[in-house]
Formats: sequence, C-alpha cells, structure tokens
Amino acid sequence: MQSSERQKEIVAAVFNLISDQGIQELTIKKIAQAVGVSEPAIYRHFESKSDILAAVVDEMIAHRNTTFARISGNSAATTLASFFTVQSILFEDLPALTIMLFPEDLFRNDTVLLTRIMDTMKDTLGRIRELLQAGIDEGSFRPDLDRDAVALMLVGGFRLLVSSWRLDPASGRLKEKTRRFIDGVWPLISR
Amino acid sequence: MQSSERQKEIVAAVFNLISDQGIQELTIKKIAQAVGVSEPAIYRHFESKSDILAAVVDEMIAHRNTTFARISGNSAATTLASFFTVQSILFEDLPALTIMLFPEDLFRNDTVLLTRIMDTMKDTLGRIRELLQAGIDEGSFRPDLDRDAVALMLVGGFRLLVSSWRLDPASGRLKEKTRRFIDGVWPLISR
DNA sequence: ATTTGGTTAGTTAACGTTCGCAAACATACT
DNA sequence: AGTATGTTTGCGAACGTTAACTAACCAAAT
Repeated sequence: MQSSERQKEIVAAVFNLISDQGIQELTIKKIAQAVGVSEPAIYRHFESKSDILAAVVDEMIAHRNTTFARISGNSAATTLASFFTVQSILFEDLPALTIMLFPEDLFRNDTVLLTRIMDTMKDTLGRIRELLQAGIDEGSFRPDLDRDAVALMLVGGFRLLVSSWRLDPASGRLKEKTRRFIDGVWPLISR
Repeated sequence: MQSSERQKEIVAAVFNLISDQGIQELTIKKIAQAVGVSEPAIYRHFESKSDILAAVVDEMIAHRNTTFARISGNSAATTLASFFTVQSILFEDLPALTIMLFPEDLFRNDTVLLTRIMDTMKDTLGRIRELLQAGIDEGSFRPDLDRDAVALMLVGGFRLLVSSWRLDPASGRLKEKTRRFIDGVWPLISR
C-alpha cells in the first residue's frame, strides 16, 4: 500500500515532533497543527495514532535499507566506515531521523512496533559483524578481533556520539565528529 | 532534606515501574497501586509528580557516585574495568536501575532534570577519559589511544550491551556478557 | 452522485491534583 | 492512668484539563 502526499506530510511532521519534543509529547493536536489542518482531518489519512507510528517505523526501516544499499560494493573496511559516515550525513541533513537510533524507549507500549524495530536493530548488528568478519578475511582487520564486542562498541559508540551532538549541536558538525571517531577507532581494529 | 520510609518506598516503586513499562506509562495511579495506598496519599509525601522524578534522579546520581567511590584505589586499568563489572552486578541485582543508562529520553520534558542528568553523564565520560589517560601514563594502555573515541566506544558499547540484555534477559547473565565485552575490548586498547 | 478531504462540536476516558473528613498517633496536662 | 490536643497519614469524592477519537455536516472534485 503506497502512501499519499498528505500521509507523507504527516509522517514527516511526526518525525520532527518526536525529534524535538520526544514521543511522550506527541499528540494528534500537535501533528494537526504542524501539518496545518484540524485534528479530525488527520483521521482521514490514518485510522489511529498507532497507525501513524507504524508508518514512522516503516520509514525508519526503509531509510536503513537505503543506507545499506548505498554503501555496498566496496571493500569490507570501506563499507563499514561508510555505514557511519553516510548516516552522519543523513542525520546532519535531517536531524529528525536520529530517532532511528534510539527506538527502544519510543515504542515500549506497542509490542508489535517494538518487536519490528528491535529485529531491525539486531539485523544491523549482525550485518556489522559480517562486515567485520569479511574485513578480517580480506586482511584489513586484526584477525583476533572479537566481532561481537567490536560490533557493540562501534554501534554503541556511534549512538552516543550522535546523541551528544543532538543535545549540543553547536559543538560542531556531526560528519566531522564521526570522522574523528572512526579515525580514533580504526587503528585499534586494523592490523 | 532526608527522605522518609514512604518516600523511599515510592521512589523504589517508580524505578520498577519506569523500568518495566517506560516513563510514558508512569502515572500516579500506578505508583499508588504499587505502594498499596490511594492516589491522594502519594501527595502526602511528594508535592507533585515532577517532585517524585527529581527524587528518582537524585538516587540515580547517588548510585553513580557510590559506584565511583567503590572502584577507586586500584590501577587505572583495573578501575576502568571495575566500573563496568560493578555496574553489571548492580544491574543484575536491581534491573530497574538500568534506566540510569538511558536518561536522555526519560526527562525530555523537564529541562531542569534533563540538564542535571546530562551533566552527570558528561562527568562520567570525563572520568573515563581521565582513567584512559592514567592507564596510558602507567603503561597499561596504548600510548596512541584516542581517549575521546575510546571513551565513547566503551560507554556506548556497554549501554548497548545492557539494553539488549534487558530486552532479552534469557540470553544469559549480564555479568558474564560484560566480562566477555571487556575481554574483547581490552586487547585492542592494551599495549 | 459519490468519493475525498476538510470543518465544528462533541464524547469518553484518563490524567494530575485538591478538598474535606476521619482514624492513628504522639505529646502534654490533670 | 486518662483525657485533651495537635499533627500525620490515610481515604473517597470530585475538579479541571487534555488525550484520542467520533458524529454530523459541508464543499469541491471526479
């Protein structure tokens, strides 16, 4: 089922609202105001608030898949580094998308959405472990790498980096911070 | 101002409730039920819901300070490893305390609380950077370590580890997972 | 003529919070 | 010891607000 213009507009507004004020503060009223219509008009395009959040999750997953599609085709080490830089560029352009990184608390009261998003995150971690293994195989990374630990470090570290940038955007460009992070980590895992 | 027995009881109940259901689901009604009194009775012990959350933050900060006090006195490398193991033991004993690690989204609508908790987190990162520097100075860690990047990696990785354990406690003991994480990371940063 | 997308004016339920009153309890006086 | 008194801690009922959502209606487009 493909979404109409208004539906896209609503989902985009929800991204911004969650990003700015957190999901606790997300109300139909605010969504309607952001889009510029009355509250009931929202219900012409989505059956319920839960339905809207499902569409938000859909878009988050689609963005992740796009990212993975864009970075593949290089060496494992390059692909892995690109995963973070591509996301940092995306987030700098559309900061609202950073909520993708912190979904656990967002949908805690919606089991279905939570399961979907957590499965996606597990898959992401799995892909990064695979990239680490491929990097070992191609001779870029230390052969004694603990792939589980390093995958946690990389993803967790990046998340923390992004969240601190979001809380204090004046501290510098995310892309630059990400580059420094990768430059700091790579010597540790390269052989 | 020291807190009464009932106040402690209420704060403990709030930790559990937030940990189980998230802060969006936290209501005075549920707190009252958990403690076993009526809703208005809660207001005999706290002026407002916001007041209760402030007490929760106080306890989170107190726990952090206790942790740092307990681990100091060893070599920098040992102290740093202990920081994570001590917390993993604490979290396994009282899983509700894991919300300490993910405070950003919790208090997004309360500027004062958010600022306090974020300052505490910045301080924690700073202390870890200091421990890394001390570890370099005492010859345990690689002298070329990027302390900013490694501090992010360590804290971010641990957070991710804890959050995945919380979502699937059947996957094993947190203390054991933490030990494996440290064992995987230490060879990368040791010299 | 019916679908589409909008409106105003509700409903219902849940929220944080307050009010007035009654036990329970400690303290003080006889 | 027994009674008076004030404070603490509880309760049921209710208040004001806001949430998600619905009903009924209307205008333009297909």
